[in-house]
Amino acid sequence: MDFKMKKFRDINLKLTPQRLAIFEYLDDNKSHPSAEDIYLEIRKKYPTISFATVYKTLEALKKQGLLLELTIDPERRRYDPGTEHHHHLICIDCKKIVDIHADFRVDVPEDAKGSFEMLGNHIEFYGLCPECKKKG
Amino acid sequence: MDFKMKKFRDINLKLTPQRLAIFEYLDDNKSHPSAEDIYLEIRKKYPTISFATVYKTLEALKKQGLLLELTIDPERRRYDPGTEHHHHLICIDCKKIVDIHADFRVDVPEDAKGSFEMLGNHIEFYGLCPECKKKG
DNA sequence: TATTTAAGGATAATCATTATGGATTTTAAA
DNA sequence: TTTAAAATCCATAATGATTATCCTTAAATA
Ligand SMILES: [Mn+2]
Ligand SMILES: [Mn+2]
Ligand SMILES: [Zn+2]
Ligand SMILES: [Zn+2]
Repeated sequence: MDFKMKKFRDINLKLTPQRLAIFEYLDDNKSHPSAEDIYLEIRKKYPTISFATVYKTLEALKKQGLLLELTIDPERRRYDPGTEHHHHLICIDCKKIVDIHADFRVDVPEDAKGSFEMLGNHIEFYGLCPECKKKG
Repeated sequence: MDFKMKKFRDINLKLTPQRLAIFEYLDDNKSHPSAEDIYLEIRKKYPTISFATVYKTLEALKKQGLLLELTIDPERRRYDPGTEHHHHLICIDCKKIVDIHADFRVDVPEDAKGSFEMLGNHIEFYGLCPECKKKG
C-alpha cells in the first residue's frame, strides 16, 4: 500500500480518503474482487462513495501497473492486486478464483505460432472448490 | 453442420433458415466471432434477423455442447465452434484470436491445488500478430 | 390441411462500465 | 493565511452488450 501511495504522489495523483480505503482493501487481497465487491466494502466506511470513484481508482491503479484486470469471469471484470506473473484456478460453481503460483513450460511450437510475437501467457484452470464439491 | 441439424432435431428444436444460416456461418469458422460479427454476416442474407435470434441460437448451440463461449476479450463474448480441447493466442492490438492446437503439460502441484477438483484448463497466450507487429 | 408448439422479431429491460459536469477538496503559490 | 489552479468527488446520464417479454409467424407432425 505504501508503494501505491508513493506511485500516486509521483505522478500528481492526489491521495484522498476514498482512494486510501480502496488501496487498503486491495492490499494483500487474494479474493479477486469485482468493482461491486470493492464498492460495497468501501461504502461501509464512506457511505457516499460512488461507483464512478471506484472505477476511476481502479483505472488509475491499472495504468500504474499496480493492479491487473482479469477476464476470467464472463459476468464481470475481476481485479487482482497480485501483479507478479501467476495463474488462476476458478470454481465453475461459485466462481471463486484462487492463485496458482507455479511455473509451467508452455512454449508454443514454432509452426503453431507462425510469426506472432509472443509476449505472455495465462493459464485458467477450471474445477470445483472443496466447498462446492461437498454440496454436490 | 449436419450433426448440428441432427442434434437439434433430436430435441425438438426447429430448423429455421436463420438457424441454418448461423450453423453454416459457424461451420469451420476459425475467426472466433462475436454475436455482432455473426449478426452482421447473417443480415446479408436475412436482413430482418434480430439480435435476439442470434443470441438465442448461440445459447441453444452452447447447451448442446456444439459451441464454446470464450471469455478472453474483455469487451465482448466470442464464440468458438471448435469444441475440441485447445488453446488460444490473442493479439493485444487487433484482438484477433488464433487457435493453438498443442498439448501442454500443466499439472498443478498437489500443494497448490489443495482439495480442488481439477476439471480442465485453458491457456491464453498474448502477443502481436504479424500485421500489427508491422504497423508498430 | 389442421393442430401444436417452438422460433422470429420488435422492442423494452437489465447490468456493467464509461462519460459528463458542477461542487468540493487538495495542493502549491502568493 | 489567502488565492488560484488542478484534481477529485459524486450524482447522474449515456453507452453497449446481453437478456427478457410478448405477440406474430412458421416448422413439425399426424
Ligand atoms: Mn491472482
Ligand atoms: Mn478456438
Ligand atoms: Zn466453489
Ligand atoms: Zn493484431
